[in-house]
Amino acid sequence: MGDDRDSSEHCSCTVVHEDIVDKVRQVMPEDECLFDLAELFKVFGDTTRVKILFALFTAEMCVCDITALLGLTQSAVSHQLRVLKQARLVKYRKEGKMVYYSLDDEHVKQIFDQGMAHINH
Amino acid sequence: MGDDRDSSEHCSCTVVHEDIVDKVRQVMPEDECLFDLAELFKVFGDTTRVKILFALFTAEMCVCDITALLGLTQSAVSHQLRVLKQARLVKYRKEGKMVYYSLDDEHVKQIFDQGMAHINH
DNA sequence: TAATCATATGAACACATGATCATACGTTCT
DNA sequence: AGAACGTATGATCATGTGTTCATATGATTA
Repeated sequence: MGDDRDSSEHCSCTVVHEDIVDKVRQVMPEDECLFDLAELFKVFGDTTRVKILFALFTAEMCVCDITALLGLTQSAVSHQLRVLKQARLVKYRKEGKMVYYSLDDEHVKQIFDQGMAHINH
Repeated sequence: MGDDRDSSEHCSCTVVHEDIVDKVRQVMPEDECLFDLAELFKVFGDTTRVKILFALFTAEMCVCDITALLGLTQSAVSHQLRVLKQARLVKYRKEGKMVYYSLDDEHVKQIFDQGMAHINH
């Protein structure tokens, strides 16, 4: 079986620990999975979106409420809600003109808690 | 006590649910805290850094190993390690010319696991 | 001391991103 | 139907980000 660990193309270094690199390669999830994970965290990597999610921990809110809470443009809020919606983190419910947003994931709270735990040393 | 919920400055909408907005305001963590949280997730929001962290779950690695693993420039890896270092997510150990990086946080694994849980529906 | 190797750093560039403005869409009320 | 209101969307723009190239630093070896 041809094992091609020729990494000298991209790296001027000699691979010092081929055994470790090979072992890690076997354990690593697929690229697509890691990409998706990064995409998810990218959504969490913005203060506005973090605020929106935190707000929705407490209560279901309409776009207008969130806009008032954050002191941003209604447009900005709507754009960010779209991102959260696409990431399947929030869901919405229409009632006349109003649209009520709420959380659509049970993991977010725990992820945020762990994040907080890291921040507080 | 003067409660100034004049949000009409930024939003053309009428605040429909002042009670909810006020309640959420009380529960929300401080802005700085939310900012730091977003900053942390921003670090997780890149495929390269996610890969590095995942690799370090398995084993301590030198820069050269990581470079070979990811098929990137040594420079790129070094830059990203710097980011991870500043976020206090990895630590390093020097041995001669080599620098070995390893995890410096017990929360990352759990955060990633929760993230995976979200992705897999 | 000079050469070599592993890593770090700074500059430059292409690309992504978040906010705002203007405006469109859809619903309710007159 | 038309006006008013809540929300969504597209364009634009300033700013942030990740990679590469070139080079510096620091340690080992000849």
